[in-house]
Amino acid sequence: MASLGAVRIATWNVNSLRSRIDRVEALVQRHDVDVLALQETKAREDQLPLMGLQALGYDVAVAGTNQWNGVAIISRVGLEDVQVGFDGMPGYGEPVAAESRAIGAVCGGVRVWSVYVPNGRKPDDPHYHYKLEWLRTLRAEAQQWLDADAVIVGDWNVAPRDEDVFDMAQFAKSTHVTPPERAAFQAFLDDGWVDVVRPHTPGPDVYTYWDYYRQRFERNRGLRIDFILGSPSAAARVHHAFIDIDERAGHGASDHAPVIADLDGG
DNA sequence: ATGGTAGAGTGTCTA
Repeated sequence: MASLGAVRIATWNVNSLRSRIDRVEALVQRHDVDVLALQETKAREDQLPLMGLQALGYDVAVAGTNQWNGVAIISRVGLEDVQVGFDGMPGYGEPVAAESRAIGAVCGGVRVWSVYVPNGRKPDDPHYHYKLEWLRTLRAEAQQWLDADAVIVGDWNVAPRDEDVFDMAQFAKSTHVTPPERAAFQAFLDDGWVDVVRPHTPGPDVYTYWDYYRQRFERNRGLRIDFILGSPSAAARVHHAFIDIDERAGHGASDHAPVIADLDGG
């Protein structure tokens, strides 16, 4: 029986779970996180150091792990009906089709999908077209969850608005901001998915990712590309959300910050 | 246009 207790859900592109397992364990304790979706775990399942998280009371599900990406869900409020999606797309051979994954599970009565949307590389690259098709496929799959308490969280590799980019001129010939990518993201909103974090973290100059180069974080030159989208019923339960900017500071940080949303009891 | 940093693993590839 799915409960409707309050749930704190976090998503974080951790950029290697092995190199930052101590930070992950600290994060879930510091913020009392119930469900943590991870992206870019960058390791095979048998390489992941999960004992510490299990000792803290978390169940773990991982998928699609290779040296470049991989996703996971860590939950202490149940981990049921685990499903893996997008482990190979028609028309795209390896390694392109192995690039990205999604993993979903029911945690505390909420269907949670951890997604790593393909990067796309360059607008004229096959990976870019793969990214758009991947988003189309995810959207079609996601529509069946709209009537439930559901969230799609992760690294979307799309900056939906100009204010989500520190300098649009620098992205004139780049992915993440092209009209087709933004339309693909907007299509989720048109379907009824709600960005539950932006109202609590209004821009401009509010980001979730800062490149390691050129002291981008220190100068707050970043992108907002990590999102928590909620179905209408899940979004109605969100009363608080924030970006853990401090996690991005200092030596040994991921290039992304964790994004966290609180759902009250239904 | 290029390069800058970081993580995977030894060759570069990826972001």
